[in-house]
Amino acid sequence: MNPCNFFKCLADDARLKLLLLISEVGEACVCDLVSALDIDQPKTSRNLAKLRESQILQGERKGKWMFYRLHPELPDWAKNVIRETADKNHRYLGESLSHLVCCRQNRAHNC
Amino acid sequence: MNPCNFFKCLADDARLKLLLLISEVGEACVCDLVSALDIDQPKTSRNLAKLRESQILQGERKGKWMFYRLHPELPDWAKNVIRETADKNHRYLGESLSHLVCCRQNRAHNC
DNA sequence: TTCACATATGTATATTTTCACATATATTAA
DNA sequence: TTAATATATGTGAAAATATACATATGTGAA
Repeated sequence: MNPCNFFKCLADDARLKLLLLISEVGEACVCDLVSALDIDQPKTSRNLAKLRESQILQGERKGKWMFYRLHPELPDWAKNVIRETADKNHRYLGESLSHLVCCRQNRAHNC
Repeated sequence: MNPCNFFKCLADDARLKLLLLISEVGEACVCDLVSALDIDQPKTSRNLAKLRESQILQGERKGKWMFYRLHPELPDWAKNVIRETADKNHRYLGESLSHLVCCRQNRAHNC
């Protein structure tokens, strides 16, 4: 994991919010993330793909849904960077974090 | 300190190395950084300016030299991100860290 | 004042990255 | 098979960013 490439992945508003949200809730599917952040689906998918190709996220299909979580082999320093940023910047995420938590609880209804 | 803007500042090879070096040694002058990283002077100066304008670094003139250090009012989470990245990625910095330490010790001779 | 060293900035070009829209693929249920 | 939902990708234009070179500014010494 080259540090500069790692930070390039974090240096975009959509990608950073996706990553911080996933870090806070453990894992999330694409449709919940689209709904929580109000970012269009192709943009969401494309940014998740970049994080996946960079080995920052791991994707797993469960039926119709793709779930994303932090890549288990991400170096500790990178995990620590993400966790520290996520924990101390809830305001940056606005309502999207509580929206995502709510969306996950009601998955049977909404998604 | 907007997290996305913060990471944009770290998402460049020259800027990231400058920042990590300064984090490791506490403070450094421009000529030592130019020498340690073998990056040309205008490029070094421009990238330090960007880090300064973003309130990540603080510059102080001492005679002919400009010394840069982490901005004292940088939020703790951002300081932690920089320290964690610097401490765990000495290999990324190559010889530049030891070169910089050496250069500082011999400042009277070299710079 | 003049010189030498250290640092900063103007500017045009080149490169990289993002965006928006259309469309393709995958999965499940009817 | 067809339809509906979820996710991914192709592509060209637009925007943002980096680069290279020249040159300007600031500082102290002679």
